[in-house]
Amino acid sequence: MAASFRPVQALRLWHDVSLALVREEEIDLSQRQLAILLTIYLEMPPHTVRGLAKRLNVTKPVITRALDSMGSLDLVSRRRDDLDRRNVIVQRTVRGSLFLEKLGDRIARCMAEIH
Amino acid sequence: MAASFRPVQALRLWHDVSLALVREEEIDLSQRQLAILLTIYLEMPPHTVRGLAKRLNVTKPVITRALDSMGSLDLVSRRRDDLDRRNVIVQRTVRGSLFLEKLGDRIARCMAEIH
DNA sequence: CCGGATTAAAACGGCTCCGAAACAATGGAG
DNA sequence: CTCCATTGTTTCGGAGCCGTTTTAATCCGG
Repeated sequence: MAASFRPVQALRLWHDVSLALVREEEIDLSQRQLAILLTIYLEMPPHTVRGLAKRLNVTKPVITRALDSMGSLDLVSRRRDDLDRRNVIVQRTVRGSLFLEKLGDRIARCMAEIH
Repeated sequence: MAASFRPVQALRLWHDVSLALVREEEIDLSQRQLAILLTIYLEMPPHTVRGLAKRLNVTKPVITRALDSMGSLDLVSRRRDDLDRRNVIVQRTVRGSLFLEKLGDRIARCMAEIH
């Protein structure tokens, strides 16, 4: 049962995954960047700079810069909203999907090993 | 069953916890710092700078600086090894234990909510 | 059309982290 | 004692991220 995951096992999971990310991952994202990326891929679109800033409780330039760096890594892409050209719509990419797919597999694998 | 945690749910878990950490946590650790802290508290002591550097596949100054910053937050402490005074032994603190206890509870809570 | 509101980006100064290399302290073999 | 290996720290130059403020583009009510 998932309920049998107790706090110390949850910590062990976080440790194992974090260690793997630090040790092996070629793409090195900050906590905020990863949180932004996960929000883009898991929550309901559309995603705007302002919306993400509010969701993460950070300032808008934080989002803009994170999109800059993750965009140059081809993990996300931007386009102007045609209905309101002030808005920027953040979109997923193939590489971003693959990256998160690999991350999900890794977390799931660590969970299985703990039990 | 833990096996019922599929990759997409594992990602959702990482998202929920990361979002909570970014939004609410007063102590803002980098990925590497958190990985070091978890290693100190979950793996078998004693922990040295050299050992942590090897475990995390980073250079020694990274460990030294992380111990500096986390030490000033009272999350870890250092003392010289009396048997070999070249070594530094990294030790746990009360505040570090409480911090990780809270983190473990939060992760476990997110896991319960997903299922 | 105009002026205020809204949105994202750019500019700015400050802070932190990075790896490589130099450094200081200690241990240990001979 | 002497020399070299080992351990952790410090220094150095560079890169990235931070929040605030300013700028630029766009929308919309009157």
